[in-house]
Amino acid sequence: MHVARRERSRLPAAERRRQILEVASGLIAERGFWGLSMQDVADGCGLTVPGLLHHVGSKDGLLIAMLEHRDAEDARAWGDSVHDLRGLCAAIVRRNAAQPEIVRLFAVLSAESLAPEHPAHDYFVARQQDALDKLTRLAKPARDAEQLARQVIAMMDGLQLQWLRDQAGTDLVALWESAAETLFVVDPARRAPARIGSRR
Amino acid sequence: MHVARRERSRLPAAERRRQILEVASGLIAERGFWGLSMQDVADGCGLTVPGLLHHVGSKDGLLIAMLEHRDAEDARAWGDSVHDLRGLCAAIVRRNAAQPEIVRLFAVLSAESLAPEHPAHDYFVARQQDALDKLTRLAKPARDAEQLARQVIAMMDGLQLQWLRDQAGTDLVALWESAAETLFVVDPARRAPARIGSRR
DNA sequence: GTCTATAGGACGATAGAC
DNA sequence: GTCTATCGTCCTATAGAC
Repeated sequence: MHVARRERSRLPAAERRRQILEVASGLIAERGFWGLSMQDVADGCGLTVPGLLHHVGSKDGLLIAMLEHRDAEDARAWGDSVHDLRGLCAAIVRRNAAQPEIVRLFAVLSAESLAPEHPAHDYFVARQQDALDKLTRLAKPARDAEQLARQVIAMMDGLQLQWLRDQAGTDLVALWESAAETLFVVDPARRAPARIGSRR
Repeated sequence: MHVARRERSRLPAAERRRQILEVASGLIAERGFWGLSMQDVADGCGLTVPGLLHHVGSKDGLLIAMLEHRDAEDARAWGDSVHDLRGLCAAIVRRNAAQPEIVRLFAVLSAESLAPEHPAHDYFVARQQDALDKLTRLAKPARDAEQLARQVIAMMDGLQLQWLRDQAGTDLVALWESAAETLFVVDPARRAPARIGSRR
């Protein structure tokens, strides 16, 4: 794959670092971590490979730095603005709809890192547990809070994959709104212990 | 990564081919297509790399052959046994729960192939459209059949990812049953007018 | 902070013998 | 149907100059 080669120039370390992480994000989103080459990242930054390695130490180091960077950005993005589950989901979906590149980055890395040997494996295991804990806490008043949290996470992940693959411009927010109507339905039959009319 | 090296032996072409696809499935499930090396596949089969290439032509050829093989297996697996949406989903989930390797294979390839340059990109676009069409048809009596189909697919995909990442042995079937209770909830406000009380 | 130069492999693929 | 031998390319990483 062709990667546009930037002109070389001397940059302050912090700025260069930001540039590197940005370029790497885009490339990993396209080809995954296994498919990423340091040469392409370097070219995209107007650096040579050793120049790049000076900043991130190693290829794995680059990945870790990128994930930490994203976490920091995310944390900055929602502070603790929203305290109800449905509102938080809506906010997440709205933000994601605006940055498909990042969503794809995480979709690809998240699947790739299912392999225990993947350098981001532990990160994504922790991330999933974390998300589940947080959403379960927010879902608390509901019956089966953990199940609801799991389903909400699964639905967001699954819809995002569909959305990313759809050529035509499907609307992620609309997809989610429709799903939320189902997930958060107030159904007397589900609150009652007897489960009238349910299968099983 | 270390790949067990099999002893060399001469095999009939058809049998060798089956072996190659099996070994490749396992390796791609672990490292994705970009992370796959023909050397590892060859080692896993007790072949040299040129010996392997004699059978599959190229690395891309190997991937295509594998996807076609899986499609054939799947087609054989369900003929057209189930004709209601909920029953079909249950059957799918039950089968998937029994073969996590295959599920991971598709999870990884499906994410990797979001990139338009990926050799399986078109395959997965078509596959998604196909699944959506089929499930939408099965959901037809319901209001918003397409939305329901999308949500069902998203939920299955999402729950599978969670299940694959969970260290402890979560039960995929149980996860799905719980989600199905929500997705297929019989809600008068959302049910199609003509079909009161029926599921299908 | 970035370079040149280079080490040392792994990669996919081909040619041609058996 | 499988081999040996080899090509040319790409890879990550290091050493040391500026």
